[in-house]
Amino acid sequence: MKSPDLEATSGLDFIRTRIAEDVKAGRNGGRVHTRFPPEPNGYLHIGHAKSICLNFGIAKEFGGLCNLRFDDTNPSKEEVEYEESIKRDVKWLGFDWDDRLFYASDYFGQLYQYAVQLIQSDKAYVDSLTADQIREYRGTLTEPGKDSPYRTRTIAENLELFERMRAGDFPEGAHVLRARIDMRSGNINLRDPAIFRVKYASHYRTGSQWCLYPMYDFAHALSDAIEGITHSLCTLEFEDHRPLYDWFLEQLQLPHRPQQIEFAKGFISYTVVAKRKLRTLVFDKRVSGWDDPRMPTLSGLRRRGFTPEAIRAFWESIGIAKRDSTIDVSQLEAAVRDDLNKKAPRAMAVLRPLRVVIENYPEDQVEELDAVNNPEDASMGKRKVPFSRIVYIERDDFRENPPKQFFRLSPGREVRLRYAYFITCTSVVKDENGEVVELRCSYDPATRGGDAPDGRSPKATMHWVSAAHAVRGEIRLYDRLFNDERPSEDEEGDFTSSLNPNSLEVLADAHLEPSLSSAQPGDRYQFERMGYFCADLDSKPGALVFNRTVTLRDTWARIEKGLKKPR
RNA sequence: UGGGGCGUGGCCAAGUGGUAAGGCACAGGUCUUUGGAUCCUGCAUUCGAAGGUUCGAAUCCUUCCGCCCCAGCCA
Repeated sequence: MKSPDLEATSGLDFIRTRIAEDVKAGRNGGRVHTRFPPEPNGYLHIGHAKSICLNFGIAKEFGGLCNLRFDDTNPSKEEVEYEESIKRDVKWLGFDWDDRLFYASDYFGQLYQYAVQLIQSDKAYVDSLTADQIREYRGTLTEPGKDSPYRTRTIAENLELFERMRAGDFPEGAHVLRARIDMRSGNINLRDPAIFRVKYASHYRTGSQWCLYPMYDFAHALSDAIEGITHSLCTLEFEDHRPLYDWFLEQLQLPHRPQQIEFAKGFISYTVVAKRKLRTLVFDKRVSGWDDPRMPTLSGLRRRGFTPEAIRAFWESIGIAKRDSTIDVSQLEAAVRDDLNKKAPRAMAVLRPLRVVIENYPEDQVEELDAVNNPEDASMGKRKVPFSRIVYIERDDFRENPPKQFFRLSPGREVRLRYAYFITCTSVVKDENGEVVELRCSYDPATRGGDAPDGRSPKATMHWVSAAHAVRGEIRLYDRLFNDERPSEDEEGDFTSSLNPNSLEVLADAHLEPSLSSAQPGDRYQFERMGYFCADLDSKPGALVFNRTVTLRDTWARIEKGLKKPR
């Protein structure tokens, strides 16, 4: 845990700098109290992780607290399923709200009373214009609005109507409670914003107890005040709501004054994160669900094999600022690789098998060879890998007519099978279509373990798996969900046109080293030379399924695609 | 044509009057039983543009240009 030097604020982002200054000045009694306030109407995604890391991270760094508060003020959109997924994801990310789990709906009674106070001080009124009329009266971006004819109702009249709104005397839309601020304000949020509306939808927590629900601006500012929040961090689009946030706190003369500070969201290239778009992908079955490993949701990333540490490190490397940004996915990928390189045990898995018969290797012999579990971490130990006369290698590791820069196996060439022997390809077996179906090779018994007594060293070292010992498994290869760096919408508002049709490739018959047979869902490995993989939720003993989290950096692939010039 | 923000290398991002941190990406090299990892080196004479102030400006002033957000009884 970092503990920012409260004297020197240089190097801190602008929010931490301000908080450090507040602490130093003794504001809020030196307390730091933040909150993460999701609406339970969808799954958390990588962008939410930024806010979670910020809010919980700051609390931790400053010795403060961070609440988890559900902003459940719109019963028609919210569900328990979402609440549960959100709690699961926040915990998985590594944060804890202890006993500070709150709901805006817990405050409905208080919020109602605060609204009554506003009416009593003549700062709010019941409007009986229709929604359409209210929109007309609001004016436009460049033209001021005009006062509603109901704006001058008496306090007594407003009090009575508001009470009846709560009692269920009116249908939805008949009346709405509005703050009396300024219909001519340049800031549209200040043109008498609605603060309570009638809704007969059943709320997932309060049921039919209420038919009156507070609007976000009112509920949020007051919830912050009620909970003693000191710094209310939110994204840039709420910047011009801040005067309203402050207005509510000012008018109600609350003893505690939280301050709202805004920061920029962080978008990731080649994906979408807008709630509406994520819902479309799920409900239109463009993906298998909220936790489809291609989704940028935290549950998707988790299933894909990302670690919470990697996600936290990612956001930490990005920082906090007020500039709109689209971060290159490669930076997210770099963060997982960096974390998994240190943690993931290595294993050998042949994704696209090509049979190799080692002709001079004794027919019935099996050797148990030593393999290192993680060259980055000797404490992870070693394991035995069986070797025999027939092995499988990766199809891509053989070329009958190798291009100049290809230095893997080809006719007449010697390569090293990792931890095993040097083999040389002596002939190629093809089927009637001329396709290579098998390689015949010879091996050098003196190279057992992978070292030659004469010191020679092949240019390529390849992974392999013994045919007789291999376990079969399904491997799911994922690629970016969209082909566009910033998936855009066409005229019809359809953002799915740039969906990558090849974002999922299933390899049904991968051959895995036997130690993998005990893999449990969630276990992560590096399949040597292929990437990082994670046993899927669907994986079972005897029916293994692995998701590719991310490939390894692959210089050869880049040369082959012409992205990099060969050395 | 209203209000609120933002413009520093391909992508992020420090810097807030003293002569452009860092990460990702990229390039080259080292090392290597993963074409992985590691390690080293390189990568903005310039900070949206133009003027101005100053011994000195990314930082101060002026004007201009560009991008984002706001007209839910959504959050």
